[in-house]
Amino acid sequence: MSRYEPSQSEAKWQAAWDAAHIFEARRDPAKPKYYVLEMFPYPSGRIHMGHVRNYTMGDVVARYKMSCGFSVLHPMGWDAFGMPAENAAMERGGHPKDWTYGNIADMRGQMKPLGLSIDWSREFATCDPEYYGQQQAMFLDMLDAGLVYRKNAVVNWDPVDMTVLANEQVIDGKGWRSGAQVERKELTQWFFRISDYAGELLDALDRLRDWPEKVRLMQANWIGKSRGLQFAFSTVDAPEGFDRLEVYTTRPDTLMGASFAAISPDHPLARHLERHNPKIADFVAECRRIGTTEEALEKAEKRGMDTGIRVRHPMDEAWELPVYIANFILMDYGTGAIFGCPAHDARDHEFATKYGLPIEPVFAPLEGDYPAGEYVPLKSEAVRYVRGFAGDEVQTGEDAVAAAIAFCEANGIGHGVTNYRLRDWGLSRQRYWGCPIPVVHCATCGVVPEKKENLPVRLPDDVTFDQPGNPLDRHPTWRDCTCPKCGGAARRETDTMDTFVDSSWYYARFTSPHAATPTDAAEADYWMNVDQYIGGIEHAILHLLYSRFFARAMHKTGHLPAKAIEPFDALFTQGMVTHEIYMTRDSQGRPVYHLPEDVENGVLKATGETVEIIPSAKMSKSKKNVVDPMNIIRDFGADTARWFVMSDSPPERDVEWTAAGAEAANKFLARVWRIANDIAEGAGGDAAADLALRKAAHKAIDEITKSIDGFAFNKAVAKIYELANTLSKSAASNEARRETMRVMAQLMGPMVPHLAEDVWALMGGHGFVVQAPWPKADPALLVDDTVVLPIQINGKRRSELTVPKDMPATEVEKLALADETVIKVLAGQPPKKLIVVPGRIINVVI
RNA sequence: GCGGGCGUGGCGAAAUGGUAGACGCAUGGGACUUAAACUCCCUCGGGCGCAAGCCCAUGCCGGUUCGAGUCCGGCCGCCCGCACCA
Repeated sequence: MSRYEPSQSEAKWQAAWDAAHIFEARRDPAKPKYYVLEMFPYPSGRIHMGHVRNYTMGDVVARYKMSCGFSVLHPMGWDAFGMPAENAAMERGGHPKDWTYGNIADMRGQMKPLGLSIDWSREFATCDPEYYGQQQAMFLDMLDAGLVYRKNAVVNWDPVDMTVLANEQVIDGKGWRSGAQVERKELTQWFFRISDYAGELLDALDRLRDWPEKVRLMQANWIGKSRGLQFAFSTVDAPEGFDRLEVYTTRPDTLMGASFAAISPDHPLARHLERHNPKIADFVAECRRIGTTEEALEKAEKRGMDTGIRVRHPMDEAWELPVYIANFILMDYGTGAIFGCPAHDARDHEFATKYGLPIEPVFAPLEGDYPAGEYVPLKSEAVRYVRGFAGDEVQTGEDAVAAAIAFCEANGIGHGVTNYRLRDWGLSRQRYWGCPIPVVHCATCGVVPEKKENLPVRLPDDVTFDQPGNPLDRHPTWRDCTCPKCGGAARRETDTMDTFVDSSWYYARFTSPHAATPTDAAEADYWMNVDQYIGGIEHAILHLLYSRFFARAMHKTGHLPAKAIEPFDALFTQGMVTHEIYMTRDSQGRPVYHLPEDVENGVLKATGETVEIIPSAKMSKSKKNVVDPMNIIRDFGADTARWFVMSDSPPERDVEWTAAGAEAANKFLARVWRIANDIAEGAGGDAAADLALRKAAHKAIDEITKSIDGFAFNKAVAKIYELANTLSKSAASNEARRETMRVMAQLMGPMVPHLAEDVWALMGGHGFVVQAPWPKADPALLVDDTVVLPIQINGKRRSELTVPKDMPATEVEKLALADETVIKVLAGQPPKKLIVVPGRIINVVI
């Protein structure tokens, strides 16, 4: 008998699949289509276990659907623009392009041995001019359609990377990649009008039924819809042109509790005042140093400065409120100005306490005492209004807000406004390694779009990274060009696009990766939408929200059909691959981390020193708790790696990689191999055991099919173990065992495709197992003639009864009452109640 | 603070309201072997008992139900997301 040698057979099958072109997606009108997509990787140069898990999940789905008769599209590409390439060029020299394409070649070389059913003929990288040129064409169409515009904006400036960051890319006041403290800077930036779609992007979430509830909720919170009142205070002693101050509030019902007004340091009034008042200028400058992020503002102490200006309360001309500049007011939200009601808002309370401002309650709890500090009940909670002006005395906050808006509108005090937290998407980046924004700046014509026939605007190759900032900006010739409109001398836009733009439409490009237009209508119409999208939860907000917007923008500009405005029908977010961390300490007590391969039985292989074991965490290079998939493939084969990441943990949960688990996975595959060889050698057989084995096989078909359909791959794996155990113990005829083994090869095929092909061929299967029709469970074999019914007494299992499966309940009752244990317990008394759930259980109540 | 999720053996985990712990790992025992590796078989939540069996057990407390890991209410703990959004 030959040994299980994955290194040889895996390469052999991969070559055979390639030669037969079976994974090349074809538009086939005779078949239903299925588009399965995993979030494409950034080409860092090495694949990691997270990739293996992600792509194996997609591969399981793709191969399963292929067997089920679908025409499957399962593509792969590279999210190839971005700063790491420039950082590498800065640190090590060389060119981002060489670095990136080198990494892509390396990673492709590591992915191919996994045996994924990918249509590699569709592969592209977002840094290919053929791709980003089409992206530029769409940018021009979107510019034309009014979906892109330029404005001056206060932006997050990363002083290390010398680039602008989106608010979403600022974490803890620091750049998400560089970690540098973010500063405020004003620049002219390009923006997508995603906020125009805020309402629609929010409403459409309800229709994404096959998305995780969690992701939809996160997006809804991010979009942040609120209903409130916008109105104007008239001002007293304000500079010319500022006789009104527009404010927005979500709690107009607390208007009678107002004790001050406050404006953002970026509010036009604050900007005016800082020019004339050095103290205000100092204060505003200090506020700006905090940064633009909400989180930074949150963490800062509430501070303000009285401007000396006052506003008149809209309900009472004589009632005047002071106007402060306050560091916690965001210019981007509402009007950048508020009124403060310290009795019912924690921030306002802190502020009022600090500056000695009045705190007047507007409402009180229905029961109990008025709490110390601010009183902020849920809006859905009913309270008693003591200083209300609209609606009932006792009402919920929600009702009070609605009544207050209606009252104010009727009395000419402002109007109801729906606001969103979502802001427009700033896409300009002052970087080299990105898609150039295809416009030129002409002294006479202003901003002029490049002509489409001049696309792509290619990145120049002759650049250096010996100084920070954008090499395009200091390029001697690239930025000089002629104006497409007047033909005069002009300058190219040197900003490039946020890499989230690249990943916002790659799924659409995969439907026609070589087309001369961004998409091909017939192809997009056939393949869209993505039936199953798989990726990490870390993209729950940005990437997915941007993609949803972009699909709408592509539809508006004629690049996607209407049905594709929600591009991902189903979304699955997989968990991480984790590993224990092994640590020792150096002579100064500083932690030293060790790779799992250097540790055995809790000690360092090299020195015998005992390591401290820190519970599992996401694999990360800094903690050295990483396992290189290439080593696993070398030692055990790709099927073992694939089998391991599919077993044990539910796919949405984290899975812990253990060496023991990997070995166990490998042992099992070798065992399947042995069982198959055993059968091939003609061993065994008594036909009397055939039916039992066939029943087990068909139950497995039924359960595994359901498990794969429901993304419960760990359960499918468990069922395969069960079937293997049954098969290896079965005394059935060789023919029946051969048939069962063929079924098992098919059921295992999505997870361990190479072994499955080997077994399939060995068992006399025709063609590739991946192309064989998925087995169908015979309903007749799923039911047993007899069932074992547990007998409970008062809900506790005490005995059991074996009866024909369709025995009437009355018969079962008789048998139950004749049961020895039941007779003993009843001791001659009749039961209080006898419950028979046919085919399930019997419960005797005494 | 708000929103969401999750708490089951030594571990990863199963369980349409119906026999809690499938399946795997680890553990212990055995077979094979000169010995080991490989492989195969058995054991494997806790307690009492010679045994048949009984009791306890799904974070804690209550409730609904013939029957609750599952449903409801209240706690405790952990994880994730959002976070002065006016």
